Order: sequence, then structure tokens, then C-alpha cells
Amino acid sequence: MSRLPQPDRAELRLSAVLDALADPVRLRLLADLAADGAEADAERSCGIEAWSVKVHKSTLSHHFKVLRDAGVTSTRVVGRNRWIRLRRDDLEARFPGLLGAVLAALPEELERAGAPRPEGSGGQAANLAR
Amino acid sequence: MSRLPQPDRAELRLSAVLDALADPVRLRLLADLAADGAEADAERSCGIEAWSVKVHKSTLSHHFKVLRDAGVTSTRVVGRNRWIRLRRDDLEARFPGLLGAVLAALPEELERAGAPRPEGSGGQAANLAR
DNA sequence: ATGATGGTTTGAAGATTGTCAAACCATTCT
DNA sequence: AGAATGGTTTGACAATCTTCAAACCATCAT
Repeated sequence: MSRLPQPDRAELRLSAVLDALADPVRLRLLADLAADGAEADAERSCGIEAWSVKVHKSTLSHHFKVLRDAGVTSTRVVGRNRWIRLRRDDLEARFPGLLGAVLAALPEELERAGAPRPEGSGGQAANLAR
Repeated sequence: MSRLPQPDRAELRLSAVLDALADPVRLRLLADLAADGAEADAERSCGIEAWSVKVHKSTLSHHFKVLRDAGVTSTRVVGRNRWIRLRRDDLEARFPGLLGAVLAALPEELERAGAPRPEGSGGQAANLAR
């Protein structure tokens, strides 16, 4: 069991994080991740079916790399599976309030963005914010 | 005296704001604006000399449009001059904590990005790496 | 071993974006 | 009126990004 390469907490760059977040697909992935709960160990499989965005698996892999390189997520390798989690603590330490502000605004943003609905689209909005 | 078109507070979109902020030049413009103070009426002329980023004036105009269209800034037209200000209140109302978090992280980010070139070597892409 | 599975890497096509230069527009000055 | 000024718009070019498809790699199952 190992971990895919990722920047240390101290190396996190604001511009990289903003860049990573400035994409509709990645925002949706973020929402999926956040919906898993605020516990530090909440992870999600890398499999296509686990996410509300339906794109090619290589595209998904690409977006995960962007998020990981920016320091937004952490990826644990177990066998041939990957488990992804939000780096809430590191982000909060480096950019206090940033992730929370984004997560809070996310449900409404996705609503307006329309299209892909997570299939149970009620209002689990409250779960997203820490 | 009029005002360049801008989205209403209720129309502000998270993705547009993140997009607008996910650029090194615009982050620097934001820092310049924020440095003017937190008063709601702190404005800054649109003139090239007023900003710490040295790019062509049409490029500057383009970036201001992106910021304005995203709702980050507001532009007042006086004669042949423009006066730009941060829409702090509107941003705070729509995305509480977001602007503050970005502004707080900005000084260190600009530090790492490398200071604005005092002299010469103005290659096209040399100004700020992405 | 052989094959299937989960995910990454590479390659290529199309769309976006950042930049400068030149033309343009409206306002102000002489 | 004519010229200068502050900024916008348009056009073009290079760089980057998103996406899918196909090849690839490592692990697990048979």
C-alpha cells in the first residue's frame, strides 16, 4: 500500500489550487468527495461508477492527477485500486477558509450548471460544508 | 458617468469567479486592488502605470473584462477614464469567506511567483509562468 | 501461465486562453 | 475643427487544456 506523489502541505500553491478548482468537471468531483463526509479518512474509489461525472476513464484519471498535483486530493494505492480523499486539513492550514467557502457555494453552482444530476438530487447540501 | 455592464449580485457564478482568479496576472491585479484598502469606494484608475503588472494595454483591458464579467470587479466610467473597484460586499454575500481566503493567501503566493520584473527581459511568456 | 480488471500514459484533435499589434471610439485639449 | 488621450475591439499566433481512444502496466483470479 503506497501513495501517489503529492506536494507537501508547505508546497501548496494558491494558483495551482484555484486552477484545479476552475473546471466544471473537477468541481463536480470535489462535490462528490465532499459529500462523503468531513472525516479525514473518508475516501472514494477511483472507479468511474463512483462519480457523478460521466467521462472516459482516462479523462477521469487526468482530472484526478490535476487535483492531486495541486494538493487538493490524496490518493492511496491498494492493489490495483486507488482511494481518493480530500486534503481538508492541509488545505485549511495553508488557505484557511478557502475550501469551506468553495464547498458551501458548490451545491448551488452545480444546480445552475444543470446537466448531470447525481441521481439522488435532493438537498444534501448541508453535508458538504464542514 | 456610467458603469460598464456587470452581473447582478444574485447572478454571480462560483465557476466564473474561480476561473477569473485562476490566472497569475489577474491575481496580481487583485492584489493591487486589495492593497487600496477595504473601503467600498476604493478605486483605481485603469491606466497601465497604476498596476504592478506590465503587459500591453489591450491585454490589461482583456483581463479587466474577465474580472468584471465574473463579478469580481466593478468599473465606473468617467469621461475617458475608468475606475475599478473590488466588489467585496457582493462577493462576500454570495460566497462568504472566499475573497478573504484568497486575499489572505495572496501575498505569499505572489512572493513565490517571483516579483514583477523591475527591468527588461520582457519575453512574451516570461512575465509569469503558469 | 493465462486472462481479466482497475487505472495510467501516450497520442491526437478541437476548443480556450493569453498576448501583442493595429485599428477604432469617445472624450478632452488646443 | 483638428489633434491628443484613455481605453476597447478585432485579428492573429502560440501555448495550454479537455477529451477520447488505444496501448500499456501492475495486480488479481482462474
